[in-house]
Amino acid sequence: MSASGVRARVRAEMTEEIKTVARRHLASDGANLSLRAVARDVGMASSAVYRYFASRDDLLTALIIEAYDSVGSAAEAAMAKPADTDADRLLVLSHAVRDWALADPHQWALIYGSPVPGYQAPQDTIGPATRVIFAIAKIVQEAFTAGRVVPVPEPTGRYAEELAAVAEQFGPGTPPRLVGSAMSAYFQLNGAVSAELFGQLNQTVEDDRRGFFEFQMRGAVAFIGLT
Amino acid sequence: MSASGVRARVRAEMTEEIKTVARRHLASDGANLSLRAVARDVGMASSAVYRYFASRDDLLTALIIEAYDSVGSAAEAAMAKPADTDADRLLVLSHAVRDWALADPHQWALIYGSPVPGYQAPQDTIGPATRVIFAIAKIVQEAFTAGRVVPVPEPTGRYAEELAAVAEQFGPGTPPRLVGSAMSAYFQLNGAVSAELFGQLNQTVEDDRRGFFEFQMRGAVAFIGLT
DNA sequence: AAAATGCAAGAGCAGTGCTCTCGCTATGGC
DNA sequence: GCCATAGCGAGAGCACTGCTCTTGCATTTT
Repeated sequence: MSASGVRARVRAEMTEEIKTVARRHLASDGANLSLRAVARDVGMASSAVYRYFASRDDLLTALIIEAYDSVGSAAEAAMAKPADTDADRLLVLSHAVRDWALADPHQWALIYGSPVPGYQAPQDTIGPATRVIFAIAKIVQEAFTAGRVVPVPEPTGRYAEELAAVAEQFGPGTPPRLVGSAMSAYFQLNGAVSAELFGQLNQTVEDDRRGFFEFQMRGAVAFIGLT
Repeated sequence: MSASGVRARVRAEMTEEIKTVARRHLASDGANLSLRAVARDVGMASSAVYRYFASRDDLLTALIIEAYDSVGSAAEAAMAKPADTDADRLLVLSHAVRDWALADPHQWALIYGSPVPGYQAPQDTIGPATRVIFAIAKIVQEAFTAGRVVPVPEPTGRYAEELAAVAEQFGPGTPPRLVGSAMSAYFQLNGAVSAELFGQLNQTVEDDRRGFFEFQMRGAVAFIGLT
């Protein structure tokens, strides 16, 4: 009865509870969380979990997708805020991403850290994975179409053609260097956050890491011609 | 007899063989290599390995130190090569680091990827860990003392003081922004390599990743004022 | 020569991912 | 309303993991 079915609903709830508990374990144990331990916390046999997730990797994949979506919406929300300049808008986005990462380092490590050996990201993850860089690209594109981008060295060589192909996804006529700029900013953002989170800053910059991060990102923003 | 002792020598050889086999396993299984499997390959009981390494983490630490030293000497060798300009010298170093990473991605992941949960880097690792950034800093410093560095925005704020403290390690009178510049270049280098290795470039730049890497690093080099 | 030390092997413990089988219960067709 | 079906939970079990402890042996030191 009940066309959608009671069964389907409790299944959805159960799936959600497992993910919630798993996320909690992720925060303490990192990517090598134990499926059995999660099952214990949920209060069921470990074998029962396999009714909801085909494997531990499947469970991790679900968490990865959620993490991508989470940081993606954080970035999009920051981008949507009013800002005086394009540079400010990108800086606000950068801080939003950094704040998200600091709030849950293991989730950051899960999606931007070294991939789990043997784990191959399934197709479902590539959509959510692109949200942050799309947000950055949108900022750059809007600045460009409004004629507010300072000229910047044009990419040349074979990779420039590959960038051109990607640029088509943003609408025809998008200049390749725009994609290159967005990717530069994106990778510098990721590099700065990862360096901070993975301990590369230890015993150098300890107190004012936020300030140092902003210094770095200001450089990145200037490099791609945003003012 | 034999003051140093035969025992000590075979022990050193055994230690080396375990590390060699472990490095081979690292290349295929990544950071979650199995100590038992390594022991099997070496041809001894797993319990015997504990005579040489107190724990699996200890074995990993040994591999981490070796990896840091390996990439460090690669960077230093590249820096020592004759180059027309400071920018070229830093670019050559960058390519050397990238080539090293591409040759053995798991070793890169081991030292620059997400830290193994629960693993705390012991004191022995921080020395070798700094070799690459020291090489970069040396390039920047030499260019600076020779007066070949284009003026660059001076860091301000609390983190600038922390940079100043680090700068003292490079000799008195070293300007803080020099350290900031070296770190910027270093993190951008790491970010670019990690992005490429950890799959962030998938389905965008596929063929000419080397060219794209150079494009990014040229930006980084220009940003810190090297010509 | 005797005592002390270093080493390797084996058994064993607690934990892991995952599979399979067994009952039970809610669901959908008649 | 009845009944076959399909989904679900639990338990046992397999092969594996890191690590510890004990036992026997070889080597080194006294």
